[in-house]
Amino acid sequence: MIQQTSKSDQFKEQMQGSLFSETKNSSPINVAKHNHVYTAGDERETVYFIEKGQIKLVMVSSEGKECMLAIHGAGDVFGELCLSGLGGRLETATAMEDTQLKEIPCGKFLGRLAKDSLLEGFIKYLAVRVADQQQVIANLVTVDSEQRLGKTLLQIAKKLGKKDPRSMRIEVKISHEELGTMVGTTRPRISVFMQRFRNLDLIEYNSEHHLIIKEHKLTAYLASIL
Amino acid sequence: MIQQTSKSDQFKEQMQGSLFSETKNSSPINVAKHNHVYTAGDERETVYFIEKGQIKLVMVSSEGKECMLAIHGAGDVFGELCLSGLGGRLETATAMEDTQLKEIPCGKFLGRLAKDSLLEGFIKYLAVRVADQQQVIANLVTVDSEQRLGKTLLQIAKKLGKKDPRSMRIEVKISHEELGTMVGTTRPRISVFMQRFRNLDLIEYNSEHHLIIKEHKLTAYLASIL
DNA sequence: GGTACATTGTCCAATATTGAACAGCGCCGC
DNA sequence: GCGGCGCTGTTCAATATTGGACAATGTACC
Repeated sequence: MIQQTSKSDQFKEQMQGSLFSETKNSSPINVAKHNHVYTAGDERETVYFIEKGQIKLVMVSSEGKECMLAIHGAGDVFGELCLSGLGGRLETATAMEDTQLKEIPCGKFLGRLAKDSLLEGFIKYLAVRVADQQQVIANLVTVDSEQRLGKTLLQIAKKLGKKDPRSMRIEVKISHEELGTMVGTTRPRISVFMQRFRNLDLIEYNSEHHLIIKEHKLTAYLASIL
Repeated sequence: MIQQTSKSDQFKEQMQGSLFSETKNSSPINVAKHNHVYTAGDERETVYFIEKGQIKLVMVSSEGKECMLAIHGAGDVFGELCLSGLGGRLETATAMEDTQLKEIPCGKFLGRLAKDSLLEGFIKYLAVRVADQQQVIANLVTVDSEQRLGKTLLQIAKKLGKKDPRSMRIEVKISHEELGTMVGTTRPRISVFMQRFRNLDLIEYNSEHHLIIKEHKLTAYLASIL
């Protein structure tokens, strides 16, 4: 959806370096697949830095319905919403694979960014987040589920995809159920659309069962079914 | 949804003071009702500060469907997403009343915050924004339109409402059409639900045709129809 | 290798949502 | 005061979506 500029990539590297030195003396936390890092309501005000693995963030509504907000991988930071000072996690963070993390108290995190003159960079990073979410909101409101699934796949590809010739490869396994909670529709529906995308050769699975997303074709298709 | 802490109110005041001195020598911009401050795609990288009036932010999808993201009033800042450095406005900003603004180039805005030691406060402000939007996304995904309308009304009340005895008063006029674009449903649907809320005495209109939202009753009702 | 369990592909009836239509109301300008 | 216009309340048939079921396929773990 939104082009990561090389500048924001540069900030990410600087922040990684900064957090690396901040945490070099603290021991990593290991979280086994399917275990939670934190749960909605937890009060612990810390930011996490992923050294290895993947973490998904899920919000659960009062009725128990889920909504997956994001998947983060090695080098990403999450849990940074405690900086809002509102207290209490809004979402649950779960390891999708065995994952290794470093934990930084919210205050120290800010202090370190300040010391390394990264506050402005972090503001830019948050502004990008707000802009991204704004797009997600607009999509949920304005377009139908097939289109939303397509856009969600493109987003995921942009965030997590490895480059393949003329396409993007998603190495994280995301079930149709999970896609449903991102797109705002039911599993059978996702199945049908994924099948359709497959038949139209907009996506495919490679020999390792990784999802391949053909960005150009998919984008063109989405534009064609307005 | 989220309680404004007195701390974040304090930041808002500090920021207002800071921006006031930054803009005291620049002349205000007047925007007449229904006119745009900027339009999706505009490249101008400036932040706006509202001295008087109201501004709504609307995103338009490729098919022309609209999604209202926010309404801002006197003392609010908007257009701050240009800090993301992505270039080009994502949304359109329109005056809902004759409005008076001050305009600050994005770079100067950051510089001023830095000078006044408000960078950390601004990070907190953005974190709250991200958290709020996260709630909006989860609502769009997990609950049905009646519930979403209810939650949207509560959000609006929290953001724009003036205190009335045991309820909140919304002095901005928001049409059902506009509510539809926030909630993600059609106008007739909003009409039906608003009527229902009215019959159940969860909302009402006062003599000046201002919408009164009975927060407690509405919250209780929403919980009851899970 | 085999059994249990999770995921996917499909179907379908029940239900919710859309979008177009039309009537009534209130406000504005002339 | 009158006509026009935009907003609201309401209806309805057409359409999209849900959610439950079940078979087929993978996958994980003994």
